[in-house]
This record gives sequence, structure tokens and C-alpha cells, in this order.
Amino acid sequence: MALFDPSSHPLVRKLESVFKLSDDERHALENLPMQLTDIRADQDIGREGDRPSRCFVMLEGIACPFKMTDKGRRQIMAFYLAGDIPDLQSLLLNTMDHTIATITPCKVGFIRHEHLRDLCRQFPRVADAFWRNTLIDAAVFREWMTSIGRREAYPRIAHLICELLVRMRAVGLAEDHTAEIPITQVEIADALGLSNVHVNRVLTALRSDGLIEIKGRLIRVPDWERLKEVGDFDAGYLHLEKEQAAA
Amino acid sequence: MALFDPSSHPLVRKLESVFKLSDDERHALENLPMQLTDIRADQDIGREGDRPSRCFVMLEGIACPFKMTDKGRRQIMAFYLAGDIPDLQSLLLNTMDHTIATITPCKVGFIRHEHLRDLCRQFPRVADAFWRNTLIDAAVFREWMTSIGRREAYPRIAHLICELLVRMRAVGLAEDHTAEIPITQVEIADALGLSNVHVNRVLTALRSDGLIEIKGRLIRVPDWERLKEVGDFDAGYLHLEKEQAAA
DNA sequence: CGAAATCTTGAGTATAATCAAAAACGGTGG
DNA sequence: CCACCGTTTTTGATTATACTCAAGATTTCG
Repeated sequence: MALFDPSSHPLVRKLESVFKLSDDERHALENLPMQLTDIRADQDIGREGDRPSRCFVMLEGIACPFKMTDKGRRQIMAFYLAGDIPDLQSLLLNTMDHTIATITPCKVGFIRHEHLRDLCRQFPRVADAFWRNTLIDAAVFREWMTSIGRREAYPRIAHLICELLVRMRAVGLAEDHTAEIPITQVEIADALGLSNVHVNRVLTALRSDGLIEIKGRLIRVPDWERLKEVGDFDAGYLHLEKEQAAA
Repeated sequence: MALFDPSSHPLVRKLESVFKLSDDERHALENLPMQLTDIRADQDIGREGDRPSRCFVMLEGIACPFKMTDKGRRQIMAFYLAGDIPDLQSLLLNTMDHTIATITPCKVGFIRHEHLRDLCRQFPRVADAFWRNTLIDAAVFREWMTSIGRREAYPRIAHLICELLVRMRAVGLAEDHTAEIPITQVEIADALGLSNVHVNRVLTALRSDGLIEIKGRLIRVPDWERLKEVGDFDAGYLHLEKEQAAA
């Protein structure tokens, strides 16, 4: 599978995974004013309560939306990869109900709402594609809810690894069943509603059971079918196109 | 606050909570062909894997989307009330990734996708309102994730009660701090990732702490501010208009 | 009125949390 | 190249929240 191609526009890539763009649509997307910005790790890009006037596209790195409870506990609600548009919702919902932060150093492209609105007005299919994007986000939230609420730690972690691998493959960030996943155990814990200590113990168990191999940030899955089964993983909820979903 | 007015069209009500409809828009909505159907309790309306050709609007009753894990455990991911459009996503995502079932006897209105598509094409603001609707669903999913992952059972249940009360008030199904909530403890357990036994114990504790009063299906909250605080509840994520959010 | 569903309570257990500290790792500068 | 420092991972010991199993009480509804 081809690696991420930095020469093609990220939004073009994103939308072309849904349908064939017309020349006009492609042209409009490529000429969308976008402010490229580098952001270092562990920085908030948008905060709960903000009223943003622009969205951003992930170009490189990993970011996450999270909330804090009154007891100071953090819940990470997703991991965003290259091509994702984390706060597309700000286009229609004025106030941010969560914070979005970088996990690794990131490259992002900011796009002003007005430009996106113009684009949606002129090309309804683009608006549909954005809408579809938010629907898939919601589908992923539902799956995470199911994991957090009803799967034990062992399958829960296996499930997350499956999801990340499939999504990274879909955007060319992983090949076969190996990927570099620069997410700490603390972050995994906050995403899955577990303690970092327990995450560590389960990862150790997954390794000694031969389900995963870890070298630094590199994770390899020797037996994909078995990991999928352990994690009760079915990629359907990601609503990827067939070619990409092939596992 | 006025009780639910069955004479006004549910979609008109829904969209008017977002913006003022033009006469044309209102007229188109009111003339949308809609098949009214009564469904008894505990029936699936749509199943995982289905490829629906229509959406439905909730008119009466409560329904829920859920998933089953391979171990046979159920996760309920939301509660849908009158006015909600549970599977709007089927308009853009072909295959259902979860099942939707009634909790109580329900009255629903089925609307064919083609009619909704025509409507969206003709009235872009209506499409925006639908999109906004799915964004709010996603915001609720995020809040639930936070509850399930990072709040203990006691605040978790308090939080759910707060949410249901606010949402029911918003559509005229509750007055003040009293509502009829026909959801069993097993269903609450499946929604919050708890066992029914534990839900029962926590509800007992909430009662003996004077936070809620239960008579049959009727639930009363004597001290709203205190329940909100216990449940770490802030209605912001529901993105209600100001008048409705007033607590 | 009676059967089925729901709620309640008790007893014992298990998964995962917390607390604490040591080991390993990754990057930096000398 | 290596020593050093902060971060992350790992391990141990103890505790707690919540689960399971089981049975009895209560409510709901036909």
C-alpha cells in the first residue's frame, strides 16, 4: 500500500475516499485558503468553551479530544490522524464542549469557517461528505462506548490496537500489521477508562500471549485474525471503503 | 412550560429550535410523506447490518441504539425521545452499525430517504439543521463516554438523570424537576456500563441521600443544584437554545 | 387474580484502582 | 560517546468499586 502522499491535498484525499470529485470541486478544495501550522506535543488546539472561527485538518501527528471530570480525571474520546478534521462540528455548533490537544508534534491546516461555508454552499456534495465524516466520528464514539462500558480491559485494549492499525493503514501510516503508534500508556488508559498501571499489565499479558510485539513505539501484530477475535473487532463501524477495509 | 403539542409537526418543532423556518421550508416539511407507525415495546426498528431506505422520527415513547459484544453484553448508547431522529445517519452511511430498539411502546414516523434528500437539496438550511442534529448526537456520545470511562457509579447515574430531565423538559415531557421515566434499571445498567444490581444499590443510595424521589416510574429531584453537582452535570454538551437550557 | 417482569437484599468474589518505588528509555549537552 | 535528567514503563502490595450468583419481595399487566 502506498504511503501517505504529501503532494495531494489532504481534503481531496479525504473526500475522494467517499466519491469521485469533479474538476470544479477539486479545484475549489485545492484553493481553499489554509494556514499551515506546526504545533508541538501536549498543546491545546481548542479548548472547551471556545467559539472558534475556523476548523483544522490534521496533516501530521496525532491529536485527541478530551474532557476532564470535576474530580480531575481525563477521558480521551478519540485519536485523530492525518486527514481527520477534529472540530468540524464548530462549523455548526458555536461553543466547544471539549478540548482538543496534540499528543505528538503535529502539523495542521487551519481553514476559516466562512471559506468552508462557501464551499459547502457551492458544492453540496462536499457538504454531504463533511456530514458523512461527522457521522463516522459518531459511529466510532459508539464503538468506544461499547468497549469502555462492556468489554474487559484485555479485549478493550486489543480492540483499540485493531482500530488504530486499520485506520492507519487506510491513510498509509501503516503497512501490513505493523505501525508506529506514539501514544503513551497513560493516554491509552485515559482513552479506555483504565488506570495506566492496569494498561501496562494488560499490554504485558498481550505480549506474553503472542498477540502483539512492541519495540519502542513500533507495534507488530503477528496474528491479525487472533487479535481481531480477542478484541471483538469488526471494522464495519469505521465505514471505510472496501479497498481500505481489507484486512 | 407548555407540554408537547401534538398538533405541530415534529420536524418543524425540531428545526425551529435551531432557526426560524421560512414559509416554504415549513410547507415542505409539513408535506413530507411520513408513514405513521405504532411499535410495541422491546422491538427492533432497525438492525445492525441493515441498509435502510428510510429514516424515522420519534413521535412518542423511548427508543435506544445498542450493540452487543461477542460475550453477549449489551451497551445502550443513547435514549431517544419524541422529536429525535435516531437513524438519520442511514441517509449517508449505507449500513447500520448498530441496532435500534424500542424501550416503551412507540409512535414513529418513517420518511423515505429520497424525500429527505430532495428536501435537503432544495433547502440547504434544513440540511444544515439535520447535520447539526447529528453533531449534537455525537456530543452526547462524548459525554456518555466520559461518564462511563471516568465517573463512578454514583455520579454516573446522577448525571444520566440530569440529562434525561433536561432533555425531557426541552420537549415538554417534564415539568420542573419531575418526570416520568419509563426506563428499567436493567436498561440504565446497560446504558452506563454497570450491573443491574449495582444500579439498584446506587439508586437506593441516591434516594436515601435525598437526591431523588421515586414513585413508580415518576422521578422527582428535590434539589436540582445538588444533583447537578453530584452528577458533575453541565448541560452545555446538549447544545440547547438558551430558553430550553434554563434549569 | 396470577404469572411475568422488575426490583431488592445478602454473601462472596473479581477486576481493576491506588499507592509506591524501581527500572528502563529517550533525548540533551558536555 | 557517555553521563544525566525527565518521562515512561514496569513491578509489588494493598484496597475498593463493582460484579456475580442467588433468592425473596414487589410491581405490573393481561
